[in-house]
Amino acid sequence: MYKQDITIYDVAREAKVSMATVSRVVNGNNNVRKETRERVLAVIKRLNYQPNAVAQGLASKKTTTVGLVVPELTNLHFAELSKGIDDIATMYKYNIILTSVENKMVSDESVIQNLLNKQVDGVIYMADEMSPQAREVFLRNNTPVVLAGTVSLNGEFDRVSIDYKEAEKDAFDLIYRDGKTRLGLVISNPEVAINKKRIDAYREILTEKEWDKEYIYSGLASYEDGYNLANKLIADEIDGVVVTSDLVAAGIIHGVMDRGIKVPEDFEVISAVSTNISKVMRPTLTVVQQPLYDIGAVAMRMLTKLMNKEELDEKHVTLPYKIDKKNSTLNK
Amino acid sequence: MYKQDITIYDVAREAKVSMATVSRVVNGNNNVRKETRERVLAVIKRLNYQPNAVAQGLASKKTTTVGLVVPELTNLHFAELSKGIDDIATMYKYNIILTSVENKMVSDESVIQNLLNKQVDGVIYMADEMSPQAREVFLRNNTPVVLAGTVSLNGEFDRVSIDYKEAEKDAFDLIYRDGKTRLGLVISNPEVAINKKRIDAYREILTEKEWDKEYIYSGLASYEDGYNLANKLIADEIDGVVVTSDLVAAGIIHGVMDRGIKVPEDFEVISAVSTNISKVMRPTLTVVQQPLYDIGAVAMRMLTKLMNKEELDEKHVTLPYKIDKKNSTLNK
DNA sequence: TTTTTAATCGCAAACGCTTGCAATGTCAAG
DNA sequence: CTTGACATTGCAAGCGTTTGCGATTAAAAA
Repeated sequence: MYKQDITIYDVAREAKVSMATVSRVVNGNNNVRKETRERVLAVIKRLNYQPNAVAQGLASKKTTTVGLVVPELTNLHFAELSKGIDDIATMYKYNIILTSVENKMVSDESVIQNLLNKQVDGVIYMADEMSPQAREVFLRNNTPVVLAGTVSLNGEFDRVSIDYKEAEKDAFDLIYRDGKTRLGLVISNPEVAINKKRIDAYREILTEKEWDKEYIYSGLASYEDGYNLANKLIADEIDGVVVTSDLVAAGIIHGVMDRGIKVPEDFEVISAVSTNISKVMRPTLTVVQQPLYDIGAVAMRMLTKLMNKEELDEKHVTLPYKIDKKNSTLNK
Repeated sequence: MYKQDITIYDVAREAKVSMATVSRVVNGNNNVRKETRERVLAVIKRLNYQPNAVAQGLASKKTTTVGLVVPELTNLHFAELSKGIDDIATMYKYNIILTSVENKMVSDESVIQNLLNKQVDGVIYMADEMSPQAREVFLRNNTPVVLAGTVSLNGEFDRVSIDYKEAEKDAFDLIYRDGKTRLGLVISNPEVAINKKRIDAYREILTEKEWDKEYIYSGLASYEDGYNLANKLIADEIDGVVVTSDLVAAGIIHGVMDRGIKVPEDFEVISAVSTNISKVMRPTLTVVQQPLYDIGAVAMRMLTKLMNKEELDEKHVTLPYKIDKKNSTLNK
């Protein structure tokens, strides 16, 4: 960052007006005579003046930047969400400051505090769950926050998502209707709100069917994790699982197949999360199809309203999902 | 962004020192007596003072933010690169402003100008190629720029990448040694520098083998594109291709297989770019394995040096790649 | 013409911090 | 008790904008 060559002051001098007037034309304020505006614009163009957004931010207390909090970069799921966010952000002229909270060297709290110190106008939060300290930081700063594609247990933040519990139940139901009778739930971290909802769904299914023993496998995150889980699933005589990650699902499918089990005939798999992996792998993977792009876009749109101090029609937006039946389940 | 409650001024008053001293302790400047520092720190903690990064940026002319220019968010390739960048950026306390140039509504030039107006201290550029206008903007601002995982034709920017031409030749060579004799090149945009290098590599191979007719398929970007290309490849009697996208490669493989051709026995495929798709699909895909994380990390490290006005050991860093042989080619 | 009203414009004080420089304090050496 | 050297501090001028308010000007009304 170098000393700026052309400032608003130079433009003012050349156009023979005050800085105030230049500022007004830069910001599209109407209280400027047409001829003056044109004169100023001509000078701006001639000098190639570019406003310093940092100074604007300090003076106006608006930075036109929003923070994006992501759990992990290397997951297409978040990339899809981000695209929806980015498109709307661009439309409304906001820049995005990207921050990941996957690095356990740094607490989410300090990451978020750092983000707020940059004076972002708002935050889109996509990580699974925030620590109480992080929550505290948000509340203290009363910066607008919207959760995108995630939920908090008490529902205190505005959000847009699908109904994760219903989706999970639908997925189990599909496998059940295919005749499978020993269903398992495969998740990553059982402590986060979104997975708690999935566990709820699973248990409700168990109750409905009057099954007594539950098979919840947690802590699974990678393809290899899934592949290695196959043994245990076979030992437990599971014949159908709903998985929270398509990578893990792929691992499971290949794992059980490599051990001679037929998918989907003898073992069905549905992933509750979908990236393009699901259609590239063979057999193709039945997934809960979330409208990721839309979730991101709607969340960002909500955030623009909040930043603009407009009222929200609804604080929680639930978008429809659908189950995209592919070849890891029977009935198409 | 709301009116700040606690400013450096409040801290100064409470600690009975000047703003200058508070600023010094906040910034770790050594010229402060130990007791004074502790007193100030105590007040900072008590009041929970958080420095306003925008004001710091204006006063110091450093924002500790870097811009990231990405062609498309929804591509794991860039996500991997970004992770390397993010980790190093976090280490050096830089924030990342993410900007994609995929949206054709806005010129890359204006996107980049906007980024520079935010006074980023530097930029990591990952898109294929920038317009002359965008280049002009960078040069005019003399902001440090590092290309990560991409190249420019004239080599005027600092960069870190692999040797794309060599990698492409190696890939073709591998297929050739497997006995395939009619090789094709499948790329997206033939106009961008990185693909021009690949075309060069392909033509050198043709010359070496004294083949006369070239088979270059361009404009392919999606799985479906690849799938649909299969017909033409079969008609052209191609028996081996190197593809610039693993998604397209997956499409091609499934396309030719669905038309009864055996992979890799009668048709081999190598992708010059690799994401986790390559190991999840079946048959698994032979790929040029770029050290994406490292490319990102090294690029970011270079950028920190540039932003610090340190000399660079080398302006172009070329990292090693390897060809990861999987089941879309014969000899393992 | 004079008065009223509204459209334009400039003044100058913020915004919250950094930093060069001068002032002060401290302590050991002379 | 001076003096000098060096470690600490404070002063105040920026950094490049925005914006409330009052001043000026032009247009409309009387």
